[in-house]
Amino acid sequence: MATIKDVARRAGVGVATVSRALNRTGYVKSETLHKIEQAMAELGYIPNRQARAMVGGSTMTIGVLVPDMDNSLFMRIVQAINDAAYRYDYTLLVMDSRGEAEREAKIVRAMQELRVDGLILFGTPGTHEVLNHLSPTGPLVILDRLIPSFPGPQVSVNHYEGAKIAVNLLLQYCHFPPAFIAGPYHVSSAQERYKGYQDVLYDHQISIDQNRIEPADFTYQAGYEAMQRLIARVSDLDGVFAVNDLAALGAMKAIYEHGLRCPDDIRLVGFDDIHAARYVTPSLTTIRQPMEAIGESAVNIVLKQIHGELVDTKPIVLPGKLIRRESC
Amino acid sequence: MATIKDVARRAGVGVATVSRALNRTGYVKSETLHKIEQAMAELGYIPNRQARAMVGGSTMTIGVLVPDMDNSLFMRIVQAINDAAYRYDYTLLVMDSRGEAEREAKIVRAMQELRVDGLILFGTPGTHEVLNHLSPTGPLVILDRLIPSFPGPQVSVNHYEGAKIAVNLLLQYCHFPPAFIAGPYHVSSAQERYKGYQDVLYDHQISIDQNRIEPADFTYQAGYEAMQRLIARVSDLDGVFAVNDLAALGAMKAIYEHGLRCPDDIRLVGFDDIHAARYVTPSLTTIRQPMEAIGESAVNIVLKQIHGELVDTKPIVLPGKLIRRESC
DNA sequence: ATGAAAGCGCTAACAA
DNA sequence: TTGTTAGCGCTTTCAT
Repeated sequence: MATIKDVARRAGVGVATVSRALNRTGYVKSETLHKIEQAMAELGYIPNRQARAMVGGSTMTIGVLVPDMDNSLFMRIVQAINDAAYRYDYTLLVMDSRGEAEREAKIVRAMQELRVDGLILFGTPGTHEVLNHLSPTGPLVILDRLIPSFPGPQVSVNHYEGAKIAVNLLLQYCHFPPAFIAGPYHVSSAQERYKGYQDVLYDHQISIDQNRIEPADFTYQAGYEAMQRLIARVSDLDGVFAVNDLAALGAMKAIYEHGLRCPDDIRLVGFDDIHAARYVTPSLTTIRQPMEAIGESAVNIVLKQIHGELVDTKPIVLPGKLIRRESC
Repeated sequence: MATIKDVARRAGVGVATVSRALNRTGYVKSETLHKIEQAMAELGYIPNRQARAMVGGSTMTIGVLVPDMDNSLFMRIVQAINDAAYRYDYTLLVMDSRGEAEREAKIVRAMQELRVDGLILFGTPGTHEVLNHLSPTGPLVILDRLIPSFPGPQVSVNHYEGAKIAVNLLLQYCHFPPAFIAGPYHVSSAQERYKGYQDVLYDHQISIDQNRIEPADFTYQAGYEAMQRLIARVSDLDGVFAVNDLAALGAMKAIYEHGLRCPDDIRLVGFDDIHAARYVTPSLTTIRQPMEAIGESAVNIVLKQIHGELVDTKPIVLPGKLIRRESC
């Protein structure tokens, strides 16, 4: 692989001149520039970003750590991050921890070894631990699921208010108190949505009925099973708020398998607005996360940090938006 | 940020000893080792992978270029790649070209600048161009959509045979010749699936009716619109093979909007087996791509190349598997 | 407008 | 068992 030396020799100039030509810094006679460019082309020269970074420059990379690359919600945010980063000539390095804390730690370490200029992390239950090992808090922002104990910048949708919108909508059409398919209690976003559910009922002077709350996680399968239990247990059920779309889709499946119809028999609202919400029949009413805005802000924040500016450590909480479809 | 020199000074040893301790190469007295480890911990030392790579080592990274990170099929393959790479201590750098040829080129360039040890590319119509600019064919493998002109290793599902399985299944239950919702003609995988469709009809002495072939692309929306046109135009329609699951789901939506039912009125088969295929009602019968196997082989091949072994340049074509669900 | 040389953090001889 | 030193590819003074 050709080096800057090779180019210099071939162009008959010194390495410093090639460097200047490469970075368009300092004076280079246009004739010389031409020779250098030709030499580079002939040699198929590709500068070594690692060597450049070593001299004091940056790597022009931002690392993104996702707990599950096969999650449309996450990846759409990552795409927004990608587009924003691309505009600033940053290269995004995306990695998947598979939700495993150990792997998350390893990846963060790898990112540091690679000397990424900034880091964007999707919060997971294990993230808290990992962050404690991140000695020097370089540019870093946490996304989506907030880590209450983290003192740095964070960005997410307003899970709480979004949930309230969803439950209020159900209340508008249902004759009985809506049920809730809950997420894992230790994940902040699931907690917030649960709190929204509770508070709306409280506002409407409806007492919380534990029978109408069924634990699940963020998966299709769990939503499916939760709904089965709900149907078996609660007779007067005509509205369900699911902690996210995936669980809602599972619930929908269960509803149909029981010979019930949606929204006629049971109204259903999800959260996130993943693509599949639009695909299914009936299409799913849901609270849309502002994925573009989340990604955009994340990049703006890390870039600010990279440039040495101070950033707000108060979490940025963006509003979710009701997407009205057929299921409610 | 602490360097190896800092560690050496703090531990009261030379840099070489620290290096040896770090890489567990050569002898280091366990007492010295201990001092060094302590110094590293105190300093929060993180080795600079770029500097290491410069000396002659590798970066222990593999780049993965995806045309769309919000495509479950791709990302599940990437996860398989990730898991395999992880086992070998390689870090995966995933990037998204958004299907734009220009961006694809830029990303490949960035990967080269970053000196990834190997590159895994999902083929797109523009990939051919990009590959011509890849001067030294370092470790590289093309996935999923084969590029006929590419002389290196490639891995994909057997689009052709998979399509045949799908159409044969339809033929078994339909009274009329099945229709085909086609993909973009310039994408090899779409072509192959089309060929499979044609050949099965040919084998059954059914003449190809252009009215029953409706162009679309790999998207939900296109499948939806194609199905609408099909329903409007073809009266005796009771079976449809869609080029992929997304298009099939769009088609399903159109079927229901026309008051028809699936599979009762129209039987439907897709291709890929994305998650949503299981979520929808009725669930979608489809041909499953062996995503794990594809990812696994891709990694095996680049690793072989990285280790200097010769690899087969004949494309590896893995069989797809019929997943029987409700839609047919 | 250009070249020589120092040095970025690290590894790998080579000595000791 | 350990330290010294020469680079790896590049940018950046400092001369010229």
